[in-house]
Amino acid sequence: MEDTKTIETVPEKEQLSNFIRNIIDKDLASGKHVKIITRFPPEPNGYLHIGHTKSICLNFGIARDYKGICHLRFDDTNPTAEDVEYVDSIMEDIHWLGWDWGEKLFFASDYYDKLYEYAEILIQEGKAFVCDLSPEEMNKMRGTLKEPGQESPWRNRSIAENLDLFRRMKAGEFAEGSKTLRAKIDMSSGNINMRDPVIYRIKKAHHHRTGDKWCIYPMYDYTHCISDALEGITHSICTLEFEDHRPLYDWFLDQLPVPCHPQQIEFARLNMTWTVMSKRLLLTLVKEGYVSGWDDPRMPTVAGMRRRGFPAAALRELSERIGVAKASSTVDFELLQFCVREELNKTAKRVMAVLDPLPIEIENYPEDIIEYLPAENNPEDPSSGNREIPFGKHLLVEREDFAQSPAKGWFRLAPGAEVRLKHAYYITCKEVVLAPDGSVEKLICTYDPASKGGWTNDGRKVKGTLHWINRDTAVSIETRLYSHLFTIEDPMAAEEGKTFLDYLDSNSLVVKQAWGEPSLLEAKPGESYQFLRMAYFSCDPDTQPEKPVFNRVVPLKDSWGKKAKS
RNA sequence: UGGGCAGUCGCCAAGUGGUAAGGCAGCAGGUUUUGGUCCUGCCAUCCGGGGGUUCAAAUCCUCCCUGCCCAGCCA
Repeated sequence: MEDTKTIETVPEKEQLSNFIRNIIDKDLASGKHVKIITRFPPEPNGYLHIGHTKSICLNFGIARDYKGICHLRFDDTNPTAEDVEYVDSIMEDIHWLGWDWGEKLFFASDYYDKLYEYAEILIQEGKAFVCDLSPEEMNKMRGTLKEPGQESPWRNRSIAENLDLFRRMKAGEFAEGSKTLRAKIDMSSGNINMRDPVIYRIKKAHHHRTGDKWCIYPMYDYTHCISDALEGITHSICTLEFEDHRPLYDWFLDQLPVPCHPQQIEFARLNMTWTVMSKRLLLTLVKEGYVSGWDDPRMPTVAGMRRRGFPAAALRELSERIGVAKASSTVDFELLQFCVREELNKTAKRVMAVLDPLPIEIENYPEDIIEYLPAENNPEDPSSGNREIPFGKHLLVEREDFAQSPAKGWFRLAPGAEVRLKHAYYITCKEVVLAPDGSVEKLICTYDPASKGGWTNDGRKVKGTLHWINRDTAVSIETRLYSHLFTIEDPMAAEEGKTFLDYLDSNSLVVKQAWGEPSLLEAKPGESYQFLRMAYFSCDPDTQPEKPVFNRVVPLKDSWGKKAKS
């Protein structure tokens, strides 16, 4: 990774105001801070999903806009859930999204020694104790949401005994679950997090970075605030469910001789219609084979969306458009689609492909001639240039572009109707050839030689413009048609006896053979196309050049089709 | 009377005492060799509800209602 790739790779944009930026503006104005340092702190226990992009763009975006720094820190304090596969994928995904942490890559596990020292300080000051309660006993004594808890019988051990016991915990003398180190706070607090929380537990597990050096591991609440302080984070931005943890975050930092005291700020996490965002449920999909992997194009993971063809710029754009606030909300999936279309409209090459072919014979066109007609690659981008597409006597058009008895307002092909073939000629349907079963087998048409390029000067009004493919030069391609991610509206509100798996869209993936113009053989993996009048497609990263595979990214907006459906 | 947080258009969201931004969706037109794009217009007399303070409130006070989060030796 060349280090010229900095967070400046993401262009600056005018930022909408939000309450976090307001706080930072005040801190800068008051002189509380001169340089803003944020951090994105994932636990490496799964792949990043669309929900994480909000946090990533928020933290890295703030660093960019305030000329600050955003650290990447892996919150790897639970070795039993974590894996290097995940740290690698997370780094790759963040880079793909266009952000870079430069030299500022950290792991909570880098702080294990320091964290341990601080724990001994807590013990020495009588603010932490070794507790022999079993998990069940501790749970019982914690009290309930409405009733206070009871103090552990081990709460008043001497400092010397606590220190001795804690050192022996570290040395591996005790079994998992037999002892914990707990902060001595307040068992009657209304905030359950303050009821003598566990700060170290015994886990005789191999850690993906520290190996077998440790058999005691610090808990999140204890680790996170200290890690932030050690790194000089100014604003520790996290999601709403940690609001209750803020008093504990502040408590640890107040007790310990840490270099600074970052401010924790909470915001509402991203929820999206049609989308499962729970790591646990996504892991189930992968583990039980409902999808091909974390990067299956139906997955709401960053890797899945990349594979499907969503541009990184679109995900960034979404993150900006949804805003940042404290009210829990669910963003409409339509907004993501809009961001994708908006980006692809500017960048995707226009190309012709027919997904469900209906043969056409141009009766007045010579059998043995193929002519090449110029076509623009993208009308939104003149610099994208032109290409030439072959035209001949035998063509294929989209079956749904022909209607034997057209409805009112139909201006595509119908018996006797004249339409324009994009970039080519006007044609008129002269005859409909039916198969024995009554279905349409092919159409016999005539073309108007004077309309070459799709235009005449005689003022003729031809409103319908169809995409088409020359039969004999058609390239066979494969398309994967995906529906909206893959779930029903609210998989979490499943009925009694059903799991979210019962709500998966079983038609979420349809693979179809299709025919395209020859230029599609030159498609590069990851490159996006607009298959004219159909949808945006992206050349799959795993595709073979001889047989390109295209993932449908999002459908084009089609108001006529919508009306027709309803 | 456990604790914490939140309620502004169908979905997001700005607004921090001076008379309701913007986007998505939707609707109506126009342009168009994609029923795409683009352009124009419409879309909250009202800010969860009731009281109150004020010349003036979505913004302040007060009571009420609704929703979300918390009882892992997960993060």
